[in-house]
Amino acid sequence: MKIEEIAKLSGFSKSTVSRVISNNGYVSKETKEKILKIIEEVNYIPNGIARSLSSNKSNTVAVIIPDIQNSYFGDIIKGISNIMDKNNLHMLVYSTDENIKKEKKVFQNVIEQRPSGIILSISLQYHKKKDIKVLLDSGIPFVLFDRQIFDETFTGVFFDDIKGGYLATEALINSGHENIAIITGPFSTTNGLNRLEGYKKAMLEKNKKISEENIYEGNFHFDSGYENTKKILEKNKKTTAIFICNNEMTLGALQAIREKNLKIPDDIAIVSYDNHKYFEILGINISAINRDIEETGMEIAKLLLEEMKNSSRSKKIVIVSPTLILRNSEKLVKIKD
Amino acid sequence: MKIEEIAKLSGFSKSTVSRVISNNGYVSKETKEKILKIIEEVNYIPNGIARSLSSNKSNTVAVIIPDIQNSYFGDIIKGISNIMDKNNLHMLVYSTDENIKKEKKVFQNVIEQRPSGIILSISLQYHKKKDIKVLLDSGIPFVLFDRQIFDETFTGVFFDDIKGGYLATEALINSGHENIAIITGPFSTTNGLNRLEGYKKAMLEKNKKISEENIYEGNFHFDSGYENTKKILEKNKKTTAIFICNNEMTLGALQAIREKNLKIPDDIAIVSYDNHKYFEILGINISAINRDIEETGMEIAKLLLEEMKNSSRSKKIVIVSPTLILRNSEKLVKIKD
DNA sequence: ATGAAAGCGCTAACAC
DNA sequence: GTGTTAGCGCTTTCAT
Repeated sequence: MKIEEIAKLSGFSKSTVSRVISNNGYVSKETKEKILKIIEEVNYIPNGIARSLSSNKSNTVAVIIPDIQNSYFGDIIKGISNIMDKNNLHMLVYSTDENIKKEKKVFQNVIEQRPSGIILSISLQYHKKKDIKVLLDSGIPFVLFDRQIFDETFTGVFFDDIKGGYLATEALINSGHENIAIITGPFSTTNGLNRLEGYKKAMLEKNKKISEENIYEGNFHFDSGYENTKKILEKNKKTTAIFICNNEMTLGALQAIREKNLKIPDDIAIVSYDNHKYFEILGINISAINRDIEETGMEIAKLLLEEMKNSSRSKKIVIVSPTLILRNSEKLVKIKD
Repeated sequence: MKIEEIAKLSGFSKSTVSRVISNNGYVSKETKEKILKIIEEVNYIPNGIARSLSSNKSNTVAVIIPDIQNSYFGDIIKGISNIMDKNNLHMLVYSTDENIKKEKKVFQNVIEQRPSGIILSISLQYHKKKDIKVLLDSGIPFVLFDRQIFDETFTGVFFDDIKGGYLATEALINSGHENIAIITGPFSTTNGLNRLEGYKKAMLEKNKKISEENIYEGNFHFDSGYENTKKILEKNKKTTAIFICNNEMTLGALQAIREKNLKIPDDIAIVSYDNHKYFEILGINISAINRDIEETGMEIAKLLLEEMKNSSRSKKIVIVSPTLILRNSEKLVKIKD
């Protein structure tokens, strides 16, 4: 079934039918109704591919994320999807699996589809401008989120990770901790570095000693939270608190702590970056830096829509400020000697 | 940049360049290399939309799910994405938000995009064949998953929910429980009905009395697990165990149980449908019916690829058998009088 | 092994 | 208001 048949059936030309379908251009009310009725009757559904090619608008948005399975990105996608739906945009989803090589191939695939816009959260490896050259060259509007590129600033939505790191550390300091360990994110990411910077800033401001051996570089994955926490608990006897820089690693830390039969905060205090809805539901009291993720997804989508409207690369940055939720896991209960 | 420019630069015709890009048809080795080199040099990326229109193959697969945010569907998508990647297929993702009205609109949008295949998990409302008529009429190969249509069988991957319901109930009976409540899924779904059927089957076989007041119709959402559990704990004093028919409702149940300061299994035994990775990690011991979800996602994708290859509607059904993981939450500790 | 030409299903000037 | 016509950027016969 194509537009030509509708034209024949209705007695009008292809263009008139096209105008009805696209709902633009001059068509008399009666004509419109007549054509609409026929479309309804024969269950005609226009070919979006042909429309895209002809109009040079794909009405499609590509979302590129590092890991579909991660509930954080699930929530982001939910927010994006919500806005895209309302704007009749289709959503292509790609996962790079935190792999910069796969990411490169994904970029190529994405451009082939000629989406009207691109949303991208880069993989955890160190990224410079040249790593997204294909996207830049394509001229397609895009917005970054969460993770930043080192040598240039692009339109995007990011979190104030320095503030988050600061708040978490400050909470521990205010509870009386002196010897605070941190399990960071990878130093190849702005997020990893900024949260650490927040930690250092808080320690300095409050006149606490920053000791290199209290800094453990993690990689944002479960195992790294588990292993580093074990190390801390075994080697660093004076440590009374740990600031863990994301939720996956916190889950790993919880496992390590449980295996050692330690209690939070009695034996070890912690603050986590990123709240997890299950913490609350399951009655696990972990103080955490909190971000409204679905809402952020909506922000990201809106920013992209703006870029698409102006077909620009505005380099506009939206910074989302995290907050701290206290649930007593940060308390200092006994001082180790 | 289009194919014509590559043709000019290389001195060959559009057709030859096209053959190189599609890697099909006769092209001499030297010609191919020459053209490939030029494509590389000028960073030419073919227009997938034009290719789709011309070749009548979109290389795109649409995945329609009820709720993107639900980690169950996140895991499924991960599995699907894995297989689609390997087959160079793009993935369009649509969420119907468990809303049959939105679902209808989504179907329309999906067909417009002329995907090469469709993967669909219907929303929780009662579905008959007519509700997916648009898809059927389109002629596009599709596979259903998890949730079935009442009046006809279509190609798909489903779980043996009767067996799952049976295993869960049997575990409780074997632990010595007599008075077992069940919080079911909605009766508008095969899943809800089948899990209940499994429950009844186990009760009958083991000569336990099935009492209507032990059957609570839930809706698979958190609140319904919470509310129904509260009801059970308050009204049904003789109940020593609850079989909760999905993981979201189990989270709700856990909250209700915690609010009443009851212990599992000391005060109330439970078995949950669907394991949750966080149960284990967070040290929450809940016996549960387990399914390998990401693996299932891969099965689904493979089944669709088969359908696409044969461009058929085979009505082939794959049934995935769930298993039971026991973690002591099913134990009978004290008998109520 | 390569090229010429028609056409995929639609949109968008432009003409009337 | 409506129709005519020329593409959109490719693929795919059919020649040669």
